[in-house]
Amino acid sequence: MPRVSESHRAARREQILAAGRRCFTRNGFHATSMQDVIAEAGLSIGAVYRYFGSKQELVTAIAEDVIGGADGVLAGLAREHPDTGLAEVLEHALEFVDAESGPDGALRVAVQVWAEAMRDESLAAFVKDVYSRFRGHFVGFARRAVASGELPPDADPEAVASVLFGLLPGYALQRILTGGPDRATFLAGVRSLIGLQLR
Amino acid sequence: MPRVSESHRAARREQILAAGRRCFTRNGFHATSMQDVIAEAGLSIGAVYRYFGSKQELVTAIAEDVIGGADGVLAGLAREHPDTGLAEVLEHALEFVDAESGPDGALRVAVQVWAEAMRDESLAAFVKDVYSRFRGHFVGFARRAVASGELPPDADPEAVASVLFGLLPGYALQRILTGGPDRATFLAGVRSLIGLQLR
DNA sequence: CTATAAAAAACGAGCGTTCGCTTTAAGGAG
DNA sequence: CTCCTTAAAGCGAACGCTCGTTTTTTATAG
Repeated sequence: MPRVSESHRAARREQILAAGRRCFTRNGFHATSMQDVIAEAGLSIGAVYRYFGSKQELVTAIAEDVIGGADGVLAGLAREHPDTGLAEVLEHALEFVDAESGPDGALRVAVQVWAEAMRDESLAAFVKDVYSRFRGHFVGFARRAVASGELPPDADPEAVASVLFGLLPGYALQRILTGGPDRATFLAGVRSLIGLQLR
Repeated sequence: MPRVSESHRAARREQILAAGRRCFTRNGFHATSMQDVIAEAGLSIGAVYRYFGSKQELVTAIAEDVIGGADGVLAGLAREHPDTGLAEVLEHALEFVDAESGPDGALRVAVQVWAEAMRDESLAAFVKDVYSRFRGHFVGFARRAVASGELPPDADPEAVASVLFGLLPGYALQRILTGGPDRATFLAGVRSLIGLQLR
């Protein structure tokens, strides 16, 4: 099919990305062959290579999608609830973690990306960039918490943000690796320790 | 060299394990070939295959070593300081994280293991087992904190433990992926949020 | 001598990728 | 509308290579 519409091309690209993501979720980047992705997409070798010049390109696209997606969610949270307290923000963030913790969730790919970032410098740079911005959202939340009196005036927003940010992978890994505590229990633990007013 | 001493055999095994660990730290499990490990160990194919029947066997041995090692450290902490408060325990644990965060540290392999556990059921079972025990140590610390009044009487030790446990990978990932906050800053954030008396 | 650790050659399978062929939709000429 | 040209989309056999592993050979400690 030549001279195909732009929307057709975009759809094909999405089809390949979705197939790759399913494969990588199931089996990781390295144990998934291009044949696997190609079969999952129901396309031919040539078709896939027209859209992604190499396996690395496909891996990178999916990795950036997954990592960037998480940042997008928190950015959305910051935009939609500009006056929310730390407690509620944390709860929304953990809801997002739960939603992506299933066998098809993005977190399984995220763990693969973390591992891949150990050996791929450019991917590491991307992750560092996105996660720094991600943590930046929490700095904003923490500043407002200091201003509103939710946190003591001498609290360092950067320091608080790094703890709140850290709670997310901490919770996510427990869910994925150990089956972990449910969100309510984890939040109860945070409440006991922190004394934030969680609803 | 036939009929070699037991200590010789143990040393050779360690030599291979150490070489494998360096390779896997540098390049991950899948991007490291047996040839890489063999060259790093300075041995021959036959020698390595005498000690480990397959690559999977070597990977499993190293993965279990790394994951089990972390649990051993916390178990040692629990044993040596049976009356330590939560704050000091957390500080010791973060010190351990820092010590293993470097380019040759165990954490880089730990991330690989997490990723591998996404696709290897038996490794996943092992990690779940060890990390559940790991969290169990924190439950013990939390119980003592409730008893000593460091935590309010209605605090759920299981819930508190899951948060404290979660802080470790949360801090570790920030250090590894973003360069993250230093330990003092992170602890300051914990102090602001939690109000534990950290020295 | 003998048993076996170590070395090394060799193997088949499967990898990512290339490349030339075929198919098909778009667009202009009549 | 119909036909033809054209260029891109799609295809899949084949390639070179590297993988993990097996098998064979060599060397030597006991």
